[in-house]
Amino acid sequence: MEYKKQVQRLIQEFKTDFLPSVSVDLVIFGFHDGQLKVLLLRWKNTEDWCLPGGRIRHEESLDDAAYRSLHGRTGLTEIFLQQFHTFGDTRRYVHFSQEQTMLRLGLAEEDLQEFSNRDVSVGYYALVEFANVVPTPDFFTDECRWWDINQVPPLLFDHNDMITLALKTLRRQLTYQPIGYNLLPEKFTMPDLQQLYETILGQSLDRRNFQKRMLGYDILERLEERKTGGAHKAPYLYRFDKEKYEKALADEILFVG
Amino acid sequence: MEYKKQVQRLIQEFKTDFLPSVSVDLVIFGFHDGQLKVLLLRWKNTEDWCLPGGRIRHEESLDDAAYRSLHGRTGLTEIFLQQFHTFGDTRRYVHFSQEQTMLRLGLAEEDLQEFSNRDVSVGYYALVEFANVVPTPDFFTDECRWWDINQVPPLLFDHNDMITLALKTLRRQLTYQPIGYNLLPEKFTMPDLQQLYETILGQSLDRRNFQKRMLGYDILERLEERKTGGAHKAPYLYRFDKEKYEKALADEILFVG
DNA sequence: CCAAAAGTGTTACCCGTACACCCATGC
DNA sequence: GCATGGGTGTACGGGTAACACTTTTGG
Repeated sequence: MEYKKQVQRLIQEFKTDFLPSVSVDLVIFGFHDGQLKVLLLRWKNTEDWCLPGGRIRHEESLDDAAYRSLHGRTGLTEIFLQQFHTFGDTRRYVHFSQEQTMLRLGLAEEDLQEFSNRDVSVGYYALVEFANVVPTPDFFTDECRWWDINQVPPLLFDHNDMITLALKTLRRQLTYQPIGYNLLPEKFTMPDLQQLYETILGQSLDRRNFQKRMLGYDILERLEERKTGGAHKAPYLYRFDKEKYEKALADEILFVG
Repeated sequence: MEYKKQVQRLIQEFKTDFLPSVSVDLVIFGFHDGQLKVLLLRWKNTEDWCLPGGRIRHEESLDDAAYRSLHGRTGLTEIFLQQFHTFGDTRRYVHFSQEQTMLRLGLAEEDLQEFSNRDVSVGYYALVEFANVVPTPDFFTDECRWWDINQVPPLLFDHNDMITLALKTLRRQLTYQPIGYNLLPEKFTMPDLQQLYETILGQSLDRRNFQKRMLGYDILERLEERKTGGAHKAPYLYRFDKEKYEKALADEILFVG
């Protein structure tokens, strides 16, 4: 019954330390094996998956709350994180009224009210370096792992819609901002970068034109060869020029996909 | 003391009927006299201006709440209204702690707490037809009127930032969506439309190229001449083809500024 | 008749797209 | 040596940007 006690403590904490009615949900994108991935959580004692999220402390900014949640689930600190939409449809919670899910979490009947209140949720999406993430479940979840973007199961609430919109936003952002800094390892090859773009956009691009465009943006720094592993000709390694990259982000110019 | 009683009733209503911690703020754009305008409110017995806003009923969606507030301040029903950002900085409220402003509103000391609680606010921007708006103050405000976008005074909270970001979003939207349906009268001339674009973008455009581009989008319907008023040659009148306009909005293609 | 505004068409240049050849590496 | 993948350059075409002349109307 130690567990039940902890649940009670948490619920109490929700009431005292956090803003009511508002929450944060995260769509965390990673890139691995030529596939775009999303980080999902599985609720305790259920087969129900959902997005990571969190609540906002009274003295904490919205962005800080999102960062805190992101850090909790991934262990990462420096990451690209951006708000993309706030969800406030009342029907968001129809799915949630399946009380069985809640009961399996170990909530008492009287706690259900507290949990099934209708929230407005601010959606953030994050781009993270796949290899650096240590997926970590939170108190109410058993499992935290990557899912292929094309194989996401039906999620709780409106979380499937959130992923769809986050992806749409990401694609649009690709057309006026550079992307890759937080999705690729420090050093990467031009084909790596191209594969990332192709995966996000869902279409293939011309190898030569892609390279020309990327180099034209003047945000890449070419290093030496990479030798190991690869069969065939060894491609160059590149690194983002952080300063120029940030400048391009701020300028928001050109960058047509 | 009828007033004080009403204040009490409203505060009670806030606690029971509305979501705590969340509010909605509106940046309402109008276009008049070659200038972009914003609708602002002046608080009772003060010289403090701010954006119109509102709160969300328990059973009401976020969008509906925004529409309800918009309707209350303008009398309009069919309008372009879009969420652009959610503001959750804790420092939003530094300005607000000037209790004098609150006291002038007729709030008792013990109500201050209720009002100066920190909120997360969802920002919406609206495009409305200037001539159709009937600016209407609400209970806590004495005055509601249009301000030139370039002459907005220092506002309460972070409302100046909100306007800046709303304008930025509007400008970007201009590059991938048609605009004008809710900002111009039913019938308008090509120079009218161009002036609108130039005002929003803050730069002048080539007359001929502009016309070619607009006609190329295939969302305009040309009518007959306009005779009255104008010295010089009479320009054609146009009207938006609602159906095609909506389609272009949905498609989100091209439209480079 | 003149000034100011609007309607219309042509040209030029740039950029994005399409495309081909050479080089390096592993089997 | 051959298949696979990567590095590089060129030529064409479409669309945007620059630009000029004619027409109308009021004073």
